[in-house]
Amino acid sequence: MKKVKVRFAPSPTGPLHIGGARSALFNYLFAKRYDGEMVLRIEDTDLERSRPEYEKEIIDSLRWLGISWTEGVDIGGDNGPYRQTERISVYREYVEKLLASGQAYECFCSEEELEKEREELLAKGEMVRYSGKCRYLTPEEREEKLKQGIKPAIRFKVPDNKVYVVNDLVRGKVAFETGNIGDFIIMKSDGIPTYNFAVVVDDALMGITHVIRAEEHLSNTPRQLMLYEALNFKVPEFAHISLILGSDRQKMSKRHGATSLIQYREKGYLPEAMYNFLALLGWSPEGEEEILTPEQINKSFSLDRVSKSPAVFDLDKLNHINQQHIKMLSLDRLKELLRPYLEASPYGEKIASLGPEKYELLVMALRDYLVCLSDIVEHARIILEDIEYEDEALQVLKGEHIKDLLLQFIDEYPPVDGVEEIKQYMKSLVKKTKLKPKDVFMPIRCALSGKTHGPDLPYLISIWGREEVQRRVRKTLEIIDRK
RNA sequence: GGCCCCUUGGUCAAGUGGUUAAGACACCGGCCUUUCACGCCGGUAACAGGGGUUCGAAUCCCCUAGGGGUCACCA
Repeated sequence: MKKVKVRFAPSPTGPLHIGGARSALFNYLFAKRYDGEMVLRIEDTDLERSRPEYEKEIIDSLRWLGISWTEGVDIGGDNGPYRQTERISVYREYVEKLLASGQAYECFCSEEELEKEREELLAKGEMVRYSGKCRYLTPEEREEKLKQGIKPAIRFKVPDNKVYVVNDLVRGKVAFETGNIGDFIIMKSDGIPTYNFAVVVDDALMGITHVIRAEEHLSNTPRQLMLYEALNFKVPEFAHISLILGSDRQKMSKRHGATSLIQYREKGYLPEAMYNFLALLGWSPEGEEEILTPEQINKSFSLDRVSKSPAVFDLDKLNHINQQHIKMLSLDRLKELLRPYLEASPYGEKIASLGPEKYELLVMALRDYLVCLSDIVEHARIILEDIEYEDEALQVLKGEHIKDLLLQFIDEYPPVDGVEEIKQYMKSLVKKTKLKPKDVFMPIRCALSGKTHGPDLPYLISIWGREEVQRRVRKTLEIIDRK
């Protein structure tokens, strides 16, 4: 069997978004699965909107996700260049061929004319397609237009009454009749090819065997099939994967909140969690386990298990997957990953002066609370900020004998403050006071943190240390006295 | 509007003619625990509708409805 070769071909008109990332991932997984190759091509023929900085950002995002390729803009290869604006002469060559064989023609229609035509058709309730009027221009008319300085666009002559069948790997056979398709532009009047043309030339020349892309391209496929035929290129296999929708079931867009991969990266979603989540959006593993490492996914991916129906992006699920992947991280790795978030926060200095042992305790105390890495800042608040009293905690502090308990607590506080020692001491305190555990722990928790909820008390106490604990208790005692 | 795709719980989904119609997220309840979270256990909840085909349809066919995509000198 011929070696599988796929490609991901983003246009650098914005950051890599969720949908694009998933297309890239599915291509990558497919190539990986069959030990094939992958091309990264940049489709920057939209001169208006393309920006080099986006190209860089997209590449960064892909690399972050864990996707790599065997040929592409950044690493070169035998089929370059990989940026479409650098391949204009190649497209020109093929356009000439079509022109010479009469399969394409020059179109001099102005934008206004076309717009008017479109509106008329729409008003009459007819199919919106180009009339083909420039198809039959006489040589004299053509000369005349040229003389007027009108730069023609090149249109492809769509064959009459033909049926093109896309043999889609996820959808099966899909047929299109050419009667519904008007002659389309393959090269704009400025000499830049349009998407439908460039994509065919490039995919063919680069030896792409499988085109895996979003469903929005399905109805473009017959046009591309015509071009493959006209140019005598070998037709690749196609697989159109369903769209990713927002919670309102519309195609995912900026309105739906964070849509670019980089935003998730910044919030502290793990690349392996994103990989897992994106893979599950449209693909399902055979087993029941859904929390999977990239390696596990690479091994089991297949197009047969890709769903035809569109999927709603579910942040709850992403959160869950991220949380699970965070749990799988080693403590050392987690400490490393969390540090930048803390350092960039208002607690930057405090973290720096905390020392490695206490920093580790902080991470241990808080790790189960994290849905994403940036959550650490909010959760660290209780440890790094001075006491902020909640009403509920103040209520607890009103209880009888609270003052005695607190005094006894700081008085007997052990000379060492490891988590285990503190735990033992707390137990002994419970025994001595003959109170219910809860009646010992809760007041102390409230006195120290001002809150009724939070991480395990021994951790908090251990991180703060003797002096800080005493300071906090005294502060609380003052407040109780004042009331 | 034409063409095309899609339709199993709120969401992601398994299922390919005979199942008590999986599982996951979310939600609810319980347990664990010095609190919260984590974890564990359990629960609510689905085959869009209508016709066929068949001994038997979530599964096959047709129609209807709903959603989406596309019809650019955007990709």
